[in-house]
Amino acid sequence: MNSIYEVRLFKEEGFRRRRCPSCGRFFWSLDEEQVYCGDQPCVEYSFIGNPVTSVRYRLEDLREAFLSFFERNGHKRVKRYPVVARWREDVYLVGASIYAFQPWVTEGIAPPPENPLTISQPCIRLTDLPKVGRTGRHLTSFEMMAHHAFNTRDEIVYWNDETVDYCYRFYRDVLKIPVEHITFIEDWWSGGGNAGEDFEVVIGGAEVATLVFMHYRDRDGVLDEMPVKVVDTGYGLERNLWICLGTPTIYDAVHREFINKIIMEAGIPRIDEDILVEVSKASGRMESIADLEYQVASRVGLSVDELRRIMKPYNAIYALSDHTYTIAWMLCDGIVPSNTGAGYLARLLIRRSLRFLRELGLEIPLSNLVDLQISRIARSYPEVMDSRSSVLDIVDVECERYRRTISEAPKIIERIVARRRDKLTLNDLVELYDSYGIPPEVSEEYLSKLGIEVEKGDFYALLASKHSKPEEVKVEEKPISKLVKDLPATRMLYYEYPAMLTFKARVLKAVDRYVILDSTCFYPEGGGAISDIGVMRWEGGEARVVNVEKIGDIIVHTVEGLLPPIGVEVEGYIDRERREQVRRHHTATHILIGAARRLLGTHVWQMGSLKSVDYARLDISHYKRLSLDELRSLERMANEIVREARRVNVYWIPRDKAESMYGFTLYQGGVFPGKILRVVEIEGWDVEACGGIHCDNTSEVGFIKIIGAERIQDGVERIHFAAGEASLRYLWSIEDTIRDLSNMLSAPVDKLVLTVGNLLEEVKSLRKEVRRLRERIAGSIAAGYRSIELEGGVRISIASMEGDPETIIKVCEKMVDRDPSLITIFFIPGEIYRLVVMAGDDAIAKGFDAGRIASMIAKAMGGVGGGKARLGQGGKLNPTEVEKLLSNVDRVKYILKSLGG
RNA sequence: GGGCCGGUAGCUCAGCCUGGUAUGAGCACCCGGUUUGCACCCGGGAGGUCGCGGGUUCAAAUCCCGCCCGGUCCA
Repeated sequence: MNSIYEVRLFKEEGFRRRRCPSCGRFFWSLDEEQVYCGDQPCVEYSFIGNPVTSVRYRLEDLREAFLSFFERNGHKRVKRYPVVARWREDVYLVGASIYAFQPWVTEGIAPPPENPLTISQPCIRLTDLPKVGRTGRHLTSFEMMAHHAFNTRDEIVYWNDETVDYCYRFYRDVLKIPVEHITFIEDWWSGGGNAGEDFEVVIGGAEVATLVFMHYRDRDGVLDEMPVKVVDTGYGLERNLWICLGTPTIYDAVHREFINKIIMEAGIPRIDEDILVEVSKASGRMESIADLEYQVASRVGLSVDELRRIMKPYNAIYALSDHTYTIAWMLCDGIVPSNTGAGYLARLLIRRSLRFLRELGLEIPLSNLVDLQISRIARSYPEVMDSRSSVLDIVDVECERYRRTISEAPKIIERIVARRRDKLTLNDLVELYDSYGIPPEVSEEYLSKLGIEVEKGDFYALLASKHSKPEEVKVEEKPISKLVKDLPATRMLYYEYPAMLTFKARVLKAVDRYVILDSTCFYPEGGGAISDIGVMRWEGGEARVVNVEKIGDIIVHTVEGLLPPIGVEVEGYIDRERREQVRRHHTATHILIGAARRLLGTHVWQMGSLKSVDYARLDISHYKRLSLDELRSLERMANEIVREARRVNVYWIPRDKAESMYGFTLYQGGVFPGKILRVVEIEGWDVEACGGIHCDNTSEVGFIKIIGAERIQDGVERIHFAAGEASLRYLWSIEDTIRDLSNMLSAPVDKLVLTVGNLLEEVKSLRKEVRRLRERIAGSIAAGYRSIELEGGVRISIASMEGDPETIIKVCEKMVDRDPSLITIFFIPGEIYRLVVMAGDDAIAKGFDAGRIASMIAKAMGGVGGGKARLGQGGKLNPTEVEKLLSNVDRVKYILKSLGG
């Protein structure tokens, strides 16, 4: 057997392979006595209070020790990537160092930035959120230190032997860990569509590293070999620090200063460390929090309730130390809180943190705590200071928003209580949370004040069951992508010769409406810009190019008209005006982003954009609505840049150089693949990795007119604008509207507002006048009608009456108010012959019901009707039937008698 | 991206389920009374495109569909 697991090191050093009697996995170690694999849950943590090494690092030093060790061993250090995975559709946050290289590098599409490389990548995982702060070991954010090697067919860097070797030497030589404490467990790793063998490296009962040999694509369990074989390692920085320090919990190791500060502020009594130790030890082996509490309580000799009471403030402090750290990372890397997407995750953490603060009875603004964490992060990553002030503002805005939501709580709870009377169901509690954002603790607290009972039960289980949903439908692959199989990359003339508008090329493939050439100057749709259009001509034929798209490296033209024969030479003509407009809009977009980041803050990121011919739009992340003033300031700044005629430079430079020069704001429009970036720089204003076609100089953009802004989702503002010719046309259309208005009102433009104001006033007073007249008319009509005495002390008044139902109802009202024993029956001729019946109070008291009368009469007249006791209405009556009835009032008497008293 | 809740007078809301005059309620506002004055209190008054657009119906604030705006939960 020659498996990946049998590495050189094991043979050389004399490692022995055994099988863990608990979990059944095979493991390698030098410790002759070792029985179990050494991982949880098979064994307990042994390093707590008993660190495996005498080396005492700070977080920053441990990271540096790791990175420099790998640098000394032939790796290039790569800067961290943002925690927001802007370059991926499938995830919001970076959860592992390898995320930075998926999918392009791992799929062999783009080369890695360095090879082999070492990195310490901040990662965020919210999967264990409820456990954070309570188990002693769960975090929402951590740094994954790693060394990666990408092996292709052409270049083998290193594989399993070297990987295990490096790991072993790092722990032995750098962290000075006795070699018999290091265990390698054979395991299988699968995730994110890839899979492979791996070693879990275990020291002191804790998993400190994972060494994955990723070489399969995993499609629903079917494995095929990948083009690139990746060494994917992960060493949790915090976890490794913890085993070096041996503190009771991981939070004590990572956030000691923060925790001490909170304990002082809140005046929390010091806890017996043994309890914390037991919690951490047991947490590795317990699945549920309830089991954990039970286990720990019995070990330290407390009841579960007592344990909970003692632990509660500590749980809150630990969770706060973790959450504020993650919030700082998320916001500094440009996440804006929102009701959707990654922004929601930030909001979730902020709201949880506020609840913990409340629980601790602390009055400190959350932004102060986040500020502490930003300073902490800035020790290693000074770039976060750039966004500090806007991040703190965002946190304050978010807290204020939550405060408002919570202050609504009593009102909303009372409304629900009114429906339910004395007892609220669990469902009501879920509704309060789900629809109004009021957490169950807040509801319960308020309800107990009102003395109202709440049904007991598992709140979170019910909540979860409400949100389980059917599987998503997968999007099918475009048929067009089959076309490009086995074709060479298209030569992109528009990059080589930016000014070129006509070109010659050879047809490689022509199927259906699609044409693929060996080279093209047609710019494909992408980066929010619409594609070029134009014409293709060849010997004996011509076609219109209506769309152009890029599939991988190949550019596909969609044509209308004839299809060129394969192999023929075609001449392409690009629609100049369209190209010019899109180009202006593209450069204008960059100008505006630069303006927005300066005016609003560095949390502003491009969230999407569209550059069309007649208009363009730019979506930016921002936590407040844009005011008119702000839009005008943006407009002014943008047009200043246009007037300054700044140069727009386009060049290709290596990724690492670009990143170190300009930072990650390069990736406004998503991460640009490849080792060499195409960078578009507006001198002194904005630099972005961008594949688009731009003006050479900002003056070419022409006038930039902001048309308006809308909130497309919480935290994202969409700015509509136009540049060049399009802005002129936009202004014309506004002018036209104003002129039309002016003509309609025959008022000069400068008097329009006044005129319309007057008109509205007039409408209002006319409306009032109509109402008054209606009253008057109703009054005088009412006075003129006679009534007929009926048996049983009621009278009726019956007639046909022209008018609108509303006036006639008024008439009826006057009449029955004057004579409460009256019933009025009026027929209204018209397109739909209507009927209004009203009964006075005495008539109602005697058992007459206007609704039933209306219904009966309407039915007798071939129509329909109904209503309530006082007022009945109907319609669709037959006019000749009504005539007959009016001339034979005895019939009405008869009908009424059948209904009356 | 999906689920849920809401949009009615200047403000807070009732009415919607079960279609039939918005005599809508309270606060605020205006006038008058009461009072040394203020608050309270009493009487009167003004104030509404029922978010927008379709549909169903004799009839829509109310039912149905679509959209807009706000809130909220989940991925």
